[in-house]
Amino acid sequence: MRRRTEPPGLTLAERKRQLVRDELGDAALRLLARQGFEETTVDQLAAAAGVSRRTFFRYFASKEDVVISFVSVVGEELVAELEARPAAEPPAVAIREAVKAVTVEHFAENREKSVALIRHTLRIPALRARFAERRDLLRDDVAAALARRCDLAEPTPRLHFAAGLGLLAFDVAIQHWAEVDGHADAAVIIDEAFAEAGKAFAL
Amino acid sequence: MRRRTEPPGLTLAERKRQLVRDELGDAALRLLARQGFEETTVDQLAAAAGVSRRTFFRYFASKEDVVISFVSVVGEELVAELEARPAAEPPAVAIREAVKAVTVEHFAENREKSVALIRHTLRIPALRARFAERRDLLRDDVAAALARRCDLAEPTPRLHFAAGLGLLAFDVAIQHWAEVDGHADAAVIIDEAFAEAGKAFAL
DNA sequence: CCTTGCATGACACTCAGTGTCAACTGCGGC
DNA sequence: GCCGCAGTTGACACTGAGTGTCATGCAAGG
Repeated sequence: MRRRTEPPGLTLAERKRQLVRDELGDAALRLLARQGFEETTVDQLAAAAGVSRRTFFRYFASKEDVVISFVSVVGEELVAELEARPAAEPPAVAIREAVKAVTVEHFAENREKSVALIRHTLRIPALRARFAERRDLLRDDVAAALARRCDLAEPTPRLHFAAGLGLLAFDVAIQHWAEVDGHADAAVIIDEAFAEAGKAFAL
Repeated sequence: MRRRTEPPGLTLAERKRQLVRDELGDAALRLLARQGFEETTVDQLAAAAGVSRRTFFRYFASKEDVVISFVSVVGEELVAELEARPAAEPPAVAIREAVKAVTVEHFAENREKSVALIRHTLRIPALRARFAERRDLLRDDVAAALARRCDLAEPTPRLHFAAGLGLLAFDVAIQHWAEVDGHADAAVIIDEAFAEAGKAFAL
């Protein structure tokens, strides 16, 4: 691998790579928003960023990946946020606060773009499938993060449920937020969703 | 499982169609179990059932569909079961009992085949994605069914959470059941999962 | 007997995704 | 400077999923 010059920052090559990836992602989202997902070919996405089709696939594993990768960034930050919460906090609170933090940071601060992205994802079956898959995998990661907080090697079933519930609340909240065009306080919506979720089984 | 109640009002053509579909499904599952999902082409699936590639796609929308269609049958029955529960029952109980009923009926009675199917689905990314998508859509259906039970036109957010929680418990339970090769009482596993789920947010 | 409707197979086509190879790019060592 | 090295890229070819179209065959019903 890279054992040569590893300066505190990133290699030139690495930064270049990130630049291409960003450009590819931006161009793709712009084009997809205008043309629709299914109506746009990978050739067009590649051309929009000025690279070859083959290069596109060197940066994104699939056409869906361009859209979904934005989602998985949020997932990674959710786990990071969760690990940064004080260890004394009960799991349910930790998840809620972590979800709130990433929501405000990622969605509320990019209202228009996020709303378009969420809508697109929910409407296109292929994207919805990939999104659901990511969330599924994320549940395992979140459960694992919760287990680490409790000094456990393996997450208990209950932690799996806590993770699932948290993501469910996240999901419902985000969907609701997108439905009102993002014209609502994201933090409040998250809090309400978690409050509702807590009551759902007391029915 | 595939002995379906056939109302006497079915055309010959319709029964023939069902026959072809069953044959296609059975042959596909056999072949996929032996060769693996990604290693098997649609041509092979079609040939195994003695039809053309084109005909395969007239019965299943995609390669994933052959596997997932078995799952969606379970989903439909879950909704039906839910609607058959007494209206006085609280939502949480109704879901639990409906889930228990379909689990026992569909999985426990076809242990070996079901375990193989679940394992396959969880291991293959493409299948996992489609499965997650189906479950997502099913959540809406279950929420709608719950709403109908309460004489509501639209499901409340809380009913959405109840549906999500129920399916989450279903999911965790089935996964666990498959992990122990189906050597466990499905009804008990479901009950335990729901009990755990109820406590998850009391942490 | 004929016709109408349906299922099928054959064929062609688009497009996603992958493997391979040759050309080009800095970038450090000699 | 020159060389080699590692990484990026584009060109090309190939597999395989999924779709549109059309001609054929076949059963039912007049």
